[in-house]
Amino acid sequence: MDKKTAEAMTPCTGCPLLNCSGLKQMDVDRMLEVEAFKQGEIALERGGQLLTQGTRSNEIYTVLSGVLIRFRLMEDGRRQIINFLFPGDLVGLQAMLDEPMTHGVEALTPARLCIFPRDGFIEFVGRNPGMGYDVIWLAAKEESALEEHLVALGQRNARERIAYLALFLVKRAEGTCLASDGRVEISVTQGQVADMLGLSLVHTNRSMQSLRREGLVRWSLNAIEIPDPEAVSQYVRYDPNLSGPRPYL
Amino acid sequence: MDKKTAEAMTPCTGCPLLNCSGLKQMDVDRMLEVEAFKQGEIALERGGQLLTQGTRSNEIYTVLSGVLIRFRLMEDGRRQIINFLFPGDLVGLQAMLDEPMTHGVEALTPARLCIFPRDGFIEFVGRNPGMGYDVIWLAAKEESALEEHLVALGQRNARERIAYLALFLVKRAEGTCLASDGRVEISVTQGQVADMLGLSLVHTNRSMQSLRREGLVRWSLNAIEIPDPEAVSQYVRYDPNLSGPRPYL
DNA sequence: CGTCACCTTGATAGTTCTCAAGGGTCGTGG
DNA sequence: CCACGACCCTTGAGAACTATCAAGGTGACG
Repeated sequence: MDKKTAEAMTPCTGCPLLNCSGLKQMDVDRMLEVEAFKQGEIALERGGQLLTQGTRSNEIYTVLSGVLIRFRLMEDGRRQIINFLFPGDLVGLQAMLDEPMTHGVEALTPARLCIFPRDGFIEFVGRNPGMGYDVIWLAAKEESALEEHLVALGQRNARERIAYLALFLVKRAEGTCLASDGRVEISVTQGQVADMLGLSLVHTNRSMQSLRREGLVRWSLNAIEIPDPEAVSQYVRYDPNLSGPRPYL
Repeated sequence: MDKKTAEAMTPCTGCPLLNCSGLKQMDVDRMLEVEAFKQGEIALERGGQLLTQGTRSNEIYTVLSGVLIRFRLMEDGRRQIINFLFPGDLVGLQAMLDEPMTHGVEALTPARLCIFPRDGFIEFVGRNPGMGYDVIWLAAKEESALEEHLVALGQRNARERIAYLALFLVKRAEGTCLASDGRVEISVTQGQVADMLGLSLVHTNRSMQSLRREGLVRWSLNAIEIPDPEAVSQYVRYDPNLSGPRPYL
């Protein structure tokens, strides 16, 4: 079964991201510039692989819809999920380096991405100072997210990590119009949570139950629900700073 | 006592980084361009703070000499060290965002940095396509390093984390001509190691002793020594991929 | 000599992992 | 329609790892 299909291109002027209030407004000039550089689109279904660790890629992507994960595998099979990718996110700055990718990318939900060629990307970005700023913005924010995750793994216990991740995902989803009222509908497996937070599956399960009993976080296979985000924010001592609207290419 | 002093500027043509084989060669044109944009220099002594979490910064830096750490504090005093900064590293891409810094930066050894103004930085980089590539290179590599750290915190036990960190630091130092023969002379406190690896001080101490007894890693207050890097690399299942020479600004 | 910053050790408690087993749902093929 | 496999969640119990508390020990330095 094919989990990765090339698709017809939708014009940037009809970009689904335009309607999301969490994303930065884009003027028409820039849309045309982006559209001219855009190479195509790709559609993935749940579980489909976009990038494979260890291979090179000649493409850079922007997420049009769906949620994906970026992860790293170790030889012995363990895996560490590095981060989640939401609509508007830039995938594969790594690819610019022309070295084997140090991580893989896989779709968590059906997803659709916009393809840019690696060659000429720098010049493309350089043509427009706003775009250079946006790329740096995205890179800096990505780094900042990894910092948060590092703090979570380094300083928090199991329950706090899970609550942190739930809050992170819900807020991130709200910022990209995938969530409202503290609820996102994505199916994240307990195994995936464990792989992200450095916990065993069993312990993840028990900690989640405990959070559920207390009504802090309700995490099912279909959705994540946080009745009182403020309470969770205090509990994990994490302020999901959404800052301004996110730019995208 | 002042731990942060402005200093006279050394010309880029006499840049100490030019002599290090681990760093990319730079042509004179570009050196002149950089020198024209450079705003000054700053010298820090051990323990000096370059950036303070929660404040804004109008400057971006390149490390000329010394080693620094980037860390994040929590309200309750815990801290997570995010990464180490070596000569040639770019500090403060975050600062481009004009938001409060999410981390602080502190010198681990006496250090010297080159100052660039935030305003006009994008245009400065855009003037030269090679420079745009280099900034992306550095950002991508920084991200890649954080990924490695995440893997360490998420998937490895105490001994492995410490061995990993030692190897990471030695290789990184070798790449910037601060180390040779698997030995770097930097003083990293056991408390700092604990803060980086998410371990308690006591457990860090015991694990280090265990590694020392087995001759894998000898980590004292003055230096880190790895008699057989290959063995450690296998032990922690981490390949310190130095890739090509690092660019810098 | 006293202080400070760092490393070391012992004992105990708490967290998290591993192993082992069972149960639920869903789609597929006989 | 039912059996089966695939995938996911759940529970119990013991072992392993790591944190915490409490005390000492060392060397540098004023």
